[in-house]
Amino acid sequence: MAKELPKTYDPKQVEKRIYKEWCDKGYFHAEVDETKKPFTIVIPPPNVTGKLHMGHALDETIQDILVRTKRMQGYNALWIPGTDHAGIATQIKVEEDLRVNENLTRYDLGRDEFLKRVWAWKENFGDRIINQLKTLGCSCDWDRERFTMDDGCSKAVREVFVNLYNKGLIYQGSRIINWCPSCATALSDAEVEYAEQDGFFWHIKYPIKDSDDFIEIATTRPETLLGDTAVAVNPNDERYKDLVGKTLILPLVGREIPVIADDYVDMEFGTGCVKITPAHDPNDFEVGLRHNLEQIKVLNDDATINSYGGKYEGMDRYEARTAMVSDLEAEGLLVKVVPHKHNVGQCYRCGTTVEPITSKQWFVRMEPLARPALDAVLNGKTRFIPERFTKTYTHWMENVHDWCISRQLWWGHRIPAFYCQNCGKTTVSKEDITVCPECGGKVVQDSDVLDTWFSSALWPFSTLGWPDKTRELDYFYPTSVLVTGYDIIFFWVSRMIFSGLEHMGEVPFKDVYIHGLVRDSQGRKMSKSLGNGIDPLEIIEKYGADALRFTLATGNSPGNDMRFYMERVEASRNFANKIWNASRFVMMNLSIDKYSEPDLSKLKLEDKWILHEYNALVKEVTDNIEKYELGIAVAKLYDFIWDKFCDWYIELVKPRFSQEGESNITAQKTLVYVLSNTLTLLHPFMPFITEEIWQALPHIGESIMISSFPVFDEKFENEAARDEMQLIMESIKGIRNVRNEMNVPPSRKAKLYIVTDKPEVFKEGTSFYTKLASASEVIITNDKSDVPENSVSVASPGGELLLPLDDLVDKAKETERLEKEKKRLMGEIKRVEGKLSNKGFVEKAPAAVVDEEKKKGEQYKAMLQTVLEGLEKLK
RNA sequence: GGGCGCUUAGCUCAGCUGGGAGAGCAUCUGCCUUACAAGCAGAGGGUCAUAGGUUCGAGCCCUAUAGUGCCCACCA
Repeated sequence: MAKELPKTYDPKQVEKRIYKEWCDKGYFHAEVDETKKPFTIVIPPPNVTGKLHMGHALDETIQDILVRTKRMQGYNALWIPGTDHAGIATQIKVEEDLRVNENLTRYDLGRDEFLKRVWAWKENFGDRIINQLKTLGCSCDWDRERFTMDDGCSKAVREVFVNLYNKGLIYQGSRIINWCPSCATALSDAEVEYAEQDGFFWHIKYPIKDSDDFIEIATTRPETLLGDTAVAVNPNDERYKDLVGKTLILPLVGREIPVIADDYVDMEFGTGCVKITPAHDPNDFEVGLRHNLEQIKVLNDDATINSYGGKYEGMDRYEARTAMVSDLEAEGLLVKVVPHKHNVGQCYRCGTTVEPITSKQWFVRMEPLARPALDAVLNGKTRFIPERFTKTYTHWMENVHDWCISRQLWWGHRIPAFYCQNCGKTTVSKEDITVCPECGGKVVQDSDVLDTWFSSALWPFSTLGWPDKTRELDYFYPTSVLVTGYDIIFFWVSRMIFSGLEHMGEVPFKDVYIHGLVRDSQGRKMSKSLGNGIDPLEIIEKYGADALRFTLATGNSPGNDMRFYMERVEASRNFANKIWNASRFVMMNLSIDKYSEPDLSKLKLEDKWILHEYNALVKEVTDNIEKYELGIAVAKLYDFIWDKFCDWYIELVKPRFSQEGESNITAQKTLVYVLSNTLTLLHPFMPFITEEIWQALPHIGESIMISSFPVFDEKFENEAARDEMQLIMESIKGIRNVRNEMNVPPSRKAKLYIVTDKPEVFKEGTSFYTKLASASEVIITNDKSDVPENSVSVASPGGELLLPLDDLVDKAKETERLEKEKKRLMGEIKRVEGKLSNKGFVEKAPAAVVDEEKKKGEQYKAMLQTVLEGLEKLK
């Protein structure tokens, strides 16, 4: 039955084959099944034209761990995959491609032709990211793969738009929005990132009409001067009290503008006088509304100066700035230029500085939607992990502004609003219409599309068939957990929550697992521009998907960023190899071919011990996964497999394979039992290698991924065996330590005398000493006079271990060693006694803790006695 | 200006509800011990940022301070 297996594990031979097997057998597919409890995750849909990066790899790994665990625990686990059309991002890519390859713009092609190109592009690249997810081992239900612009999702988008419109929660209005001149579209507040930049404060004189006097303002954007319609001061500002109501002459333009008083102005800041440009600043916009000021828009969509700009018309905004500043200077109106750091808003897609511009756009009225979304989290219907992100979320929800949802793009869900050419009526409709329902006139559809996140917000229910009342929706919604990074809480998580509540009447998910960023080894964000990104596919190619997944799961805790190190990947790969070789050993010694639990009555000490430890592991790992402590769970698996199972149990059990019989069989059964169940526990983390080995071992069923997740089994609990084994292991370590310090190679065997008044403890373990402590013979006695003179003594909690190594004993060194040990033990004894003589401790600490201390105290004393005798002998 | 993290061994990080400080890598020593040198057996290395406090007991709880990072915010 012995199998020939290579010495090193080669993931390439395994992963593709196994993944195909899982797919072919349909293990990833879930159907509605009322007899089982559902466990549902919807994937945060990656951009359809994107490429798998480390952030995805982490996100997907966590989800797969959770889904696989739940599936094995008997849940009806569904993981819905899909991709996002990613409006701006995709359109930019295709336009760039068009420019580079054909020297064309989208306008050259026209809307319809351009969209054909984008769809073609989508067809080309849509599979790429999906295949990359498969490489990672994701157990998604590919039969249910969705796309945010497929028919179902598009239907959901329309339904939502019309519903919200009819409820008055979507409206069209002329308001200040963020405009990206490069993308040539409006953006929502969330899509603007602020970066501190070195800029200037230009102090400019605004002459007062019919006077030689002037008012001095300070601005960071002098070019917006062209659109000024007032200068504001604080009503309480004594300096300018008399000026309120006066008229100023706008420099370079000559237009007359009033001086107004408004609380918004901070007297302490700048000169205390603020130029007001209602069309190009959100605050000024508000001021303008309060004072009925005209809005003068001076910028074109590409951020050049428009016809209002007179001689500056056609100049780029920065060009105009330079020109205007120099003109102001020439006219003696520039007072000074002061360096000034300030926050500048940038487009989150292209980095271009955005301009606040008044514009007619569509908005979602947030206030009525935010309240239930806030409550749902505050009363625990949806829970953030880690909990601290609750605050991030609630703060945002409490201060949310209306959401600008229209985009001047072509790629996306077209806004279902139709304008009558005849009567001017706006009709919002789920179905396309060609004539006005009011007057029968011809209608044209709004040319804008919706914010990408508008459709993403519906993802948890649109993917389950909404607005149709499907069985899936009924059964799988709300989903169990959403796994995503903290960077899209505002973009996505919050919007899904209020959308779910509004349209489904229920939160979209119960838990939100928030993870951090994967950074490079220097702690920098991985980015294209830095070129410091590590390609997960290269890692998989070189080390295997299991190693990558293990690396990402290890040492990662919810909400915290992690650094990615190649050394850690290697460590993970080594771990896979360790498992491989341990399994190889098991298989090489296998004569049984059926999987069965070991017979409890036939277990030897080491079997009882490993089963106890394994059992404890099951409980802890299950517990940790339940609490989303994946990093802790995986570390425990690592320690158990490497340290307990490989370094100890396998070594302890080896001698039993040199003889036939019951003991050999029991060892085999225990090895197979513990190994295959531990692999099952590990499977969610390292799905491929665990499957490969599991199938090669005696097993029941056809795949590890659909076998039952191990459960805690009381009958394996055996603290006595654990304590006894621990004692023996301690003593072995003691011997090894001494031999090592004396530079005695393992090949040099020596007799071992164990002086103890508890011979029964050591009796069962004598063979261990032969194998693991280089003992040629083990003599257990309670009479120290049996032991030859000049033996090295090792104090151990269970007794004294003596090695007759007289020819090797360096008396000075040995004395030094024992003195050190004496010092250590005396320190320990002092500490324990101090604790035990502390009344507070004895009275208030739990009894178990006190007993533990007492026990230790006694052990230390006995050990100290041994050490003292040893020192005496050396004299 | 608010909010939230982080500060633990040379490096990177774990440390779950408070009960004698851990891992990986690196360093040093010794091993080709018949699963694994991608390995085995050992060793060294930490006043758990600082100062107070609560407690019989604090890396863990509370308060303050310092350093550092992130997020939010309309100071022109």
